[in-house]
Amino acid sequence: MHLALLALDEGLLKSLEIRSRVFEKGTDIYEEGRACRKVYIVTTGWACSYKIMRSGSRQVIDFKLPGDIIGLQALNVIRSGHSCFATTRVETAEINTLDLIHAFTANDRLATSILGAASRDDAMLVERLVSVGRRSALERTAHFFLELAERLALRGMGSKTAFDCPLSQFLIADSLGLTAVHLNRMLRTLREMNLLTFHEGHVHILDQERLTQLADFENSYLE
Amino acid sequence: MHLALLALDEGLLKSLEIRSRVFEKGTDIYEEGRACRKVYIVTTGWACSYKIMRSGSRQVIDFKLPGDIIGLQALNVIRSGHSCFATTRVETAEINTLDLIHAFTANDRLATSILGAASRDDAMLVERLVSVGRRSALERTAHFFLELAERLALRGMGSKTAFDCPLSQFLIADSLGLTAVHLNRMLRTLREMNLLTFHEGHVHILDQERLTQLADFENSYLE
DNA sequence: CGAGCCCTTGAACGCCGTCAAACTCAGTGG
DNA sequence: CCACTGAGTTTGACGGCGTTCAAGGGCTCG
Repeated sequence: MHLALLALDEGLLKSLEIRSRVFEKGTDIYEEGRACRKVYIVTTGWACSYKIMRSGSRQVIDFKLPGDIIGLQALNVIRSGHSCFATTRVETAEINTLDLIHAFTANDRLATSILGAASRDDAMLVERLVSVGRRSALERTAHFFLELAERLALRGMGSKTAFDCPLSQFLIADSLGLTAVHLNRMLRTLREMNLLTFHEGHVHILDQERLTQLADFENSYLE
Repeated sequence: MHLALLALDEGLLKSLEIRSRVFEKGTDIYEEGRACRKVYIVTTGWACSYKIMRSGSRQVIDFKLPGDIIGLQALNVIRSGHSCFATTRVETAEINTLDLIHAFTANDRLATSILGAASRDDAMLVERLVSVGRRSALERTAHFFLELAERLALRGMGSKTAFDCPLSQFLIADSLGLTAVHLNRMLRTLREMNLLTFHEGHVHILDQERLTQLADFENSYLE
């Protein structure tokens, strides 16, 4: 379990210059094209990395939960290729990217831990690509909530069958390559199939087995 | 330009145990679920990492060209989440993953180089997700060939307006989240618009400017 | 010369997007 | 206390983009 990064390498990370930093709901954490010299470890709240196209449409890349690291892709890219904003109020621990890279090459456990986080980010990205490329809207929706349930359960933020999700349907739709209107229909269908409900920020998974089968979900990539 | 990894850190890499290894066309380089203790640097040929779903449909994650590293995502995942096969005959330099990680923490330049490669892989994956999630089939197709042109030009394997591409339309379609039938229609449309031709493994970009505009292509993520 | 793979094209279907309207609810200010 | 606003949700009607199914083409290879 690599999530408790702060605990895992507490002694080490203390040697880095860390300061806590809060982002209010709706504010940017970093923007596309800007230099990014900081990395943020989320302690509370949800954030969201995304990309906006010339046409104005948005693709959400990833949702960042407590324990996740924001800006890992910046370890070696001076300019970020996408943006990130605070979906809720977000509290973070801010670390200087250069400091981190430095500590990185000096310490095996830290390097392993960071590489592990990057590796899981990558696996989730691949899974999202598979979803958007080859799953139907209904399957995608099911898969999304199963993945979320798993990630939250690993953090002790709810069980695998009930958890809070402070995301608008617009945001989720932009993550799944759907329109909000169609996502709403898929949510209704899942509810009518007695598989899952999502109401007022609260998710209930009613039949995990059938849902897992529908989504072709396989959880090993999350740990 | 980080592509010439072998040249860049030649002295260093020589200290690793490297042996050349060839994969014939159509053979697997690694398979989903198998332990992967090796990393391969492509020297000639094209490979393709992909994932197969229970339903049998396939999503291509990435095409690997000469200079690319296969198995980077395995740096910290014991079991691979997807598979990779040789699209053409592929010659590689094989490196022990553990050796690489070891050298990694001991040497800044190597670490920077590898992180850079991983970072570019990640940026391409994001761009593919944006394509599949938010671009029309025609835009996706245009974007795919522009990205390929850029990558190949960086390697000196053709100009930005003409290059070889030994991929079947099935393979490309599986990379773009389309059917081969529809990709074929999009190719026809691009040809009829005098933007691009793809015939017998050879690509001609006829109007780079209009194609770039159509695809909303922006090349900085490739370096 | 047949088998297999890939490319090409047509016809019809259906999933999902677009457009539009109504509803809830929190916040704001009169 | 209530009108007003704006963001988010829900639902219906309709159209189109992309899939599915089907057939025929060229090519290489045995």
